[in-house]
Amino acid sequence: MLSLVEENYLKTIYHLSDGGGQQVSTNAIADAIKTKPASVSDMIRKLDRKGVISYTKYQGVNVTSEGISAALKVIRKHRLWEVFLVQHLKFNWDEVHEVAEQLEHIKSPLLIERLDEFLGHPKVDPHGDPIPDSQGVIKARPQIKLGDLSPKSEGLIMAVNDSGSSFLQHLDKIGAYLGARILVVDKEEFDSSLRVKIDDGEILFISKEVASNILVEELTS
Amino acid sequence: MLSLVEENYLKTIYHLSDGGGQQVSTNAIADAIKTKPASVSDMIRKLDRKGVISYTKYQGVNVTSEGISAALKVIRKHRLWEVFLVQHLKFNWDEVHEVAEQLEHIKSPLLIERLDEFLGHPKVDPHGDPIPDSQGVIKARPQIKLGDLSPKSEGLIMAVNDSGSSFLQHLDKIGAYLGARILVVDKEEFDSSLRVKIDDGEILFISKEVASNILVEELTS
DNA sequence: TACTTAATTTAGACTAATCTAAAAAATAAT
DNA sequence: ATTATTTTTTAGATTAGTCTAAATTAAGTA
Ligand SMILES: [Mn+2]
Ligand SMILES: [Mn+2]
Ligand SMILES: [Mn+2]
Ligand SMILES: [Mn+2]
Repeated sequence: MLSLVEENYLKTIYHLSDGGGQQVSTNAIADAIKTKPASVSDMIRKLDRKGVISYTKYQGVNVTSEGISAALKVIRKHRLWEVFLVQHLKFNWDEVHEVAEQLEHIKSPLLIERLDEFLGHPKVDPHGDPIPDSQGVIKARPQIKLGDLSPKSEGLIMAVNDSGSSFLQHLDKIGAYLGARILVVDKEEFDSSLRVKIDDGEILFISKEVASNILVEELTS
Repeated sequence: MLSLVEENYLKTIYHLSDGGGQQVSTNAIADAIKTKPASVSDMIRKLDRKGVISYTKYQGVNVTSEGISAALKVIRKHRLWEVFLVQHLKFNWDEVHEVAEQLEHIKSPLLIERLDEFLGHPKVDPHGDPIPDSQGVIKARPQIKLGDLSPKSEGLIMAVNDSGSSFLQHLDKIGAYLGARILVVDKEEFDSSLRVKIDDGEILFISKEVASNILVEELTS
């Protein structure tokens, strides 16, 4: 059984490791969790002892298969709660993340299965992120960064890489939303900014930073 | 701002004080929270410093008006979540208390107001306990213990005094539920047990312990 | 290879919450 | 009014999680 703090570390490490693939450094964890590297050293030793990561000093950490399954359980809860907040409590997609950070730690297998059922077994959360099923199976969808779309091609907005409210409010402002059709009019060599059209609207400028946090599925036209 | 543990202490003290009325002793708190009196001594000094209770050594504690309002906020959340679990996630009334003990600590004013709205501003929880409104106003309903009902009189089951699953499962077994009509056939002098009829069903025996945890509104027949 | 810098770990200290054992105060009983 | 008992508080330790500062290891550079 993991504490709330341990769950947060594990989830963060899982994300940084790209689903268990990459090795993760102490500093990267400290950065993501907004804590000090010294605290991370302590915690990863503990998580290693609990078997959810494997760690050798100065070598960074890897998530074990038990760790992956535990992380996916937390992520499943986080994303199901986000769906609930948006679909039933009229939250905007930029208001859900903070609350879901708390709700994801509620311990009750019955609760989460009933919530999943209540929501109709949703496949993605309000940010387009896939929701692991009760077995921990998560299916990725083919999606690339908007910034990697070639000029003149078109895509559908499938997900966002940043669930912070400032980014999402910016998307609201420019009229971008999940499911929107987006056409890359052209791309500026110098700063990698884009000019795009959303749903055949007027031309908008999009910075490299924004473009890298919008995930699209290319439309084969 | 109170920690999760402080919220639990305050809520317990509020309940033991009967809504802020009575003074509460260290041992009573320790008993209710299943902790040691030494721990309670530490905590009540802290809660006093935070202004939610007033405490003088060896004198027990009283809940302040700030304390009452903070306790009612936690209780409101607890009871709203219980309604959600029963009405929307198909939980039985004996399954909700443990989960609500966790959910009551989620911090988000928006969440709780939206949940209240989603639920249609319910007035009581699945155990018949009144839900404070967003201003912290809680209106008690006239109800007495089943054990205090005189023989031959009839009442409606309005609430239960014990939300533990074993008690509630017992009620399920004998067919007692909120809203049921209950007739006291007669009362045994010796052990204060009752013989009752629920909704004109067959005669049942009810012990003093059970009778004191069932709250009824007397029917003026 | 030797030196410099960056990353990581350890040492020691702190807060929150808890416990056991012992001391002090308040009640109850002779 | 003295004891005896119960209640409450204090003293000292423990665990989880965090921090700063110092030591250690690894990596980068000349
Ligand atoms: Mn989120
Ligand atoms: Mn999300
Ligand atoms: Mn309850
Ligand atoms: Mn209840």
